[in-house]
Amino acid sequence: MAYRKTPAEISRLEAARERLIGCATEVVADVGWSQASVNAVADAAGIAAGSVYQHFPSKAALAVEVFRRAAGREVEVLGEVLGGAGDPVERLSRGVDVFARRALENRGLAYALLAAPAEPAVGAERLDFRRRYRALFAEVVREGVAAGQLPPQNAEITAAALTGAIGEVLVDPLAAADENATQQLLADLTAAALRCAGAPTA
Amino acid sequence: MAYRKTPAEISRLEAARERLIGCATEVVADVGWSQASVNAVADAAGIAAGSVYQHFPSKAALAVEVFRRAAGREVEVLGEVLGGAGDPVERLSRGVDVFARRALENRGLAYALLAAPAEPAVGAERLDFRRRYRALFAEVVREGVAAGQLPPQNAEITAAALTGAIGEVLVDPLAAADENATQQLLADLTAAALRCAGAPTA
DNA sequence: TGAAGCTCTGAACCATGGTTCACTTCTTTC
DNA sequence: GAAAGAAGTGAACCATGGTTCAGAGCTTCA
Repeated sequence: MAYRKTPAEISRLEAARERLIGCATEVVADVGWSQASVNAVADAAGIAAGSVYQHFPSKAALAVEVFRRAAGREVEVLGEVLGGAGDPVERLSRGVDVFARRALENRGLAYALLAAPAEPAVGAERLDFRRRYRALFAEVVREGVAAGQLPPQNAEITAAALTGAIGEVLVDPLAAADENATQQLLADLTAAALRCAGAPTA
Repeated sequence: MAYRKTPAEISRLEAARERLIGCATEVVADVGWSQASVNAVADAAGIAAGSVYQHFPSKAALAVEVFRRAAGREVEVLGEVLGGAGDPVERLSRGVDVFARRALENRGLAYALLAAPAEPAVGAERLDFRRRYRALFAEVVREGVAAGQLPPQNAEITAAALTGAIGEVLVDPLAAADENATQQLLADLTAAALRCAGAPTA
């Protein structure tokens, strides 16, 4: 044996893989899944198309990884806010705000995660993550009901309405560009969400 | 001139075109846009693939026509209910019920219209129709606010939440198969919708 | 430095599925 | 019935874009 991967070499490969995922994420956020060809992604990462296949067995596998990383971050952040400090209604309010704010800050990515046309493998992953978003919202709604802050209700449906509303706001260039309009939009959205869960209006 | 289309021939062609659209709609409802190849659709209609191009210049044009017909029917029905008799809150309640009920009755088609992966031309059409659904809901919410039945709110966002909630319920096999569960689901969904718009709970 | 084995390249390859077209079949008119 | 012309056929064509692979260039180790 005249060659063995040295630790440095291993971490270099690992870094290349991470870089590829990062660049692919940017491309997807920019132009959507359908336009993110292997060549486009490889170009963005500064490698040849063939080299992609050293890190992933197929384009679909790369796409799924990109999706999981990005969606995983959102689930994590949302989970921390919804499961954090404060009473259930406060947490719900902050959760909606954080979810929507992050989405508006990176619309391209949010659109890719929530709604953009994608290959079946990504579609399946998306269903799974939407279920997770819903489960997180549903849990805090249930806590609110248990604490007597919210009226009895089907928490799953309320949760669906919340993700649905946020999704709709993003799909379409509904939110204006300037800061004031964005603030207003977030306030209106949060108000609708609280009403939807049955929280007394402020 | 030894040949001229006779009226009977013209209506036969028209009928063939309608039949093609109908069969294509069924195929799409059954297997989704991505699996609805020209061959599959032509087979379903009992004609050759090439014959499709006598009625439509491209597959995309056929797909758009299929979408418009089906989505147009839904918009029309929803519009009639929301713009019909009764006070705004009653109409909103019935509108949500009708929209969701029709969707649950033909899930495949509803999924195709609201969420299934589709080619860009259909995606653009979908955005347009989602805007129409929202506009219809928003109008009745505005009327409710004007009538003092609903609190002041951003009607567009409430409308987005309504379509979003219904969409979420459909995307996922959330609704159970039996009749009782469906009734309960519709009741819960309507309740969430009314809360979302700020109507006093029953 | 040389041998061995790996990474990287990018042009060729190939699968998929929409589209075309030479040909057949049917309809109309004389 | 025959000519003219449209509708209908389906196999061949072609564009797109994911995947492969033979060779070039590196890295490791003796």
